[in-house]
Amino acid sequence: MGPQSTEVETPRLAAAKIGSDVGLLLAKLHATGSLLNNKALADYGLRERSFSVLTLACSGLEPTQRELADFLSLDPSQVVSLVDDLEHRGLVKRAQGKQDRRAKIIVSTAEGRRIHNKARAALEVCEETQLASLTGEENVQLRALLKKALWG
Amino acid sequence: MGPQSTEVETPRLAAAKIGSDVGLLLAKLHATGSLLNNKALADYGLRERSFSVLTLACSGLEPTQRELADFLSLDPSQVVSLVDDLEHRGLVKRAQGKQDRRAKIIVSTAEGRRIHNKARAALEVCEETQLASLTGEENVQLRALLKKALWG
DNA sequence: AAACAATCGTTGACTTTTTCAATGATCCGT
DNA sequence: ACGGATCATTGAAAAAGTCAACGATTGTTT
Repeated sequence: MGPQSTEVETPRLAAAKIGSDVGLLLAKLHATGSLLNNKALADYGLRERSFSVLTLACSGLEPTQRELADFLSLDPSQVVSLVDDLEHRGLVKRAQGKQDRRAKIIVSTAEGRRIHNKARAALEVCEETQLASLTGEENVQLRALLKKALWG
Repeated sequence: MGPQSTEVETPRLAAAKIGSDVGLLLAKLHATGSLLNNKALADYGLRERSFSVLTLACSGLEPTQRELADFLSLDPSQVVSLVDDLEHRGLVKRAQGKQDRRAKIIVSTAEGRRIHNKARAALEVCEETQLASLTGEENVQLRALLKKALWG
């Protein structure tokens, strides 16, 4: 994403019809959000993606790497890198799949859960900041609409 | 983005708490949307970004490249590439800034507006497809919430 | 049961995108 | 007129994404 600061301005160009283009709105909100999130997560040596992987690892769902790739819209090779990093830092470990011995299940370590709790708290503050313009109800609405758009 | 198809599945992992993380929801919807949009725009030799630039160029707002970079969350050097491409294809041209002779104003050509109209129509169909799960009202709501989150 | 095709994680190569510093031209404040 | 800042541009470096191939394992077909 570009080098914009965290300032919130209402640019002249927002007046254009493209200011209602869903694709662009998603891109912009995603861009500014990623910037803030990654900044907040840096304190814990995480980024958005490694945080997502860690979250799923802590979820008790015992995801395989393939599931992580599908769910996070990543190439399997990217998941390898992310898990490698988390594993080297002792936050996560690979376990053998139960029905399928090809698959590797990603589970969190105690240290992983510790870091994850702290990072999650930081991210929540971060999201509140980003969505400060929305009321509590609108915040809930937005989540619901995004989820519905994604999986009906 | 990863190699997911356009199929809409409800993955097992969506049950996790992270399935309500705004950052992830935005990332996913943006990813799948970009895939569809770029596919639709390919018929016109455009991608999401060049389309955005072309749209602003057609808007009558006479944006400078710096404004484009800020608004689209891009590095100024990326805008140079995008404008170069559009200009070489005769869809856009650079004009000298009026108050500021350093700045270059991007304006559309007649051919640019012609292509833009066609591409815009294709994109609208595309967005309807992506947001097919939402009712018309929800669609409007989503746009409003995204805009409000971005610039209050 | 043997052969076959398909899938999982991994590696490595390759391309694209992003990031950043440096530059000439121009603007602004003093 | 001077000095510092901003604009578009270039080019290089870093990061991210894409893709094909591989061994191991699975499920399927014969």
